[in-house]
Amino acid sequence: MGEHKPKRADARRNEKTLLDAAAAVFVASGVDAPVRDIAAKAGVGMGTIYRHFPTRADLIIAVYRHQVCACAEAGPALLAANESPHTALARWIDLFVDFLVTKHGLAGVLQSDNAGFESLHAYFLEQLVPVCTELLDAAIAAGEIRAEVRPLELMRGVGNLCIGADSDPRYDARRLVRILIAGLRCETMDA
Amino acid sequence: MGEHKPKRADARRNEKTLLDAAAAVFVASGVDAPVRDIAAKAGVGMGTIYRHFPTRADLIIAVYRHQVCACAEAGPALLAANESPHTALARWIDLFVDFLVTKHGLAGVLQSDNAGFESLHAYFLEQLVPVCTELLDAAIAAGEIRAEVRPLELMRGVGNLCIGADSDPRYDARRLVRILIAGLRCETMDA
DNA sequence: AACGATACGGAGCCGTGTTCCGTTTAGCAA
DNA sequence: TTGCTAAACGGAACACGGCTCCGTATCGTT
Repeated sequence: MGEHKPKRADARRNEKTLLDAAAAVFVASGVDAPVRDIAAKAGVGMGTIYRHFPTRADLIIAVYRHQVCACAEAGPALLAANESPHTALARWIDLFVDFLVTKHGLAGVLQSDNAGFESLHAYFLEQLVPVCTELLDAAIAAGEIRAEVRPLELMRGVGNLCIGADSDPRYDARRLVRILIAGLRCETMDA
Repeated sequence: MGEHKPKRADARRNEKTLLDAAAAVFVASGVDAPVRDIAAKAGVGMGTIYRHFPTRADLIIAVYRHQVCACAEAGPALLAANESPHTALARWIDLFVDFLVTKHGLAGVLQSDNAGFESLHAYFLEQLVPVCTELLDAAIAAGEIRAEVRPLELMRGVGNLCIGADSDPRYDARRLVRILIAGLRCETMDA
């Protein structure tokens, strides 16, 4: 799992600079901000940004790697700290939703069909689906929820519900996600 | 509610031609297809398409107007035909979901934040939210669901869940929507 | 037939993603 | 220190899609 650091010092410095600039621009203008803006903010040329991060997805991944990782690690912790696996699942999903809705436009770019972002989609999924699976399985084993949904589907569904959650105060993604999770419980559903 | 038909015969003919071409291209390449492609398919110039449909949203609305209208009209019918308002709601949502997932990329473009498509978003909402409100209110009155969600939110949530439902066989939007609707029922939810 | 109003076509502009290559520079060795 | 080379840089240039603008063609009327 070595970090493939570039050899030259200036390259390493630029990578850090770019990461910081990207983070700042993402906050200010959303993850869809023009690549040129990020390069400008970092004070580097177009070539440099593409050399370090061949696709926008790579850049986004690099910027949010730590937070995604933290979210993944919170899963087992929540499972251990809560009586009910269903509650743990709900809390974990809350974490994920909070992460998404506070990153302007990130949820919208997570869609797999969005050309050029397959790797971003894939990264999120491979980081979080295993955790989700664990929580889901625990809740199923505890008899709290129906075994109907697959983890992948749940993650995508939650991600989708978060799209546009910023930029429209009338749309409360958290509430809908809560309802979706509630819908997983055993008693419900008939027709 | 008169149809503002253009005066000249060729203009009227072109409008029809464009509508047909757009419908064909939307099926073949999705609603995101380049405007040039649609113009080419119709055998007209760029100017013509923009004169008739100033924004892409206008074109999409025109193409799907009838189906959206049919969906809106199905609401009251379902309410009359079903014992349980909750069932009627579920069936109506099914109709809406079927519509969305069969239109390559349409759901993705419905997001309000998507620049230039506010009017499309607004059109769908103004057509369907009243119907949704009626169904929701009936189900609430029947004591079948919690009054927690607003119609607008439900519509947007369902729309969001449909994003990317085509283009990925592992993601079944219908199932998630069913679960979301199940989550509306009274018994569920606690923490 | 002639003429004005209406509509048409598509070249061209702009903004953005992405590539390519001439120039600069870090790091090392003499 | 100086010189050299590979690594890294910068930004001009290209691709592509949305959208506009205006000279030209067409309709319909007199």
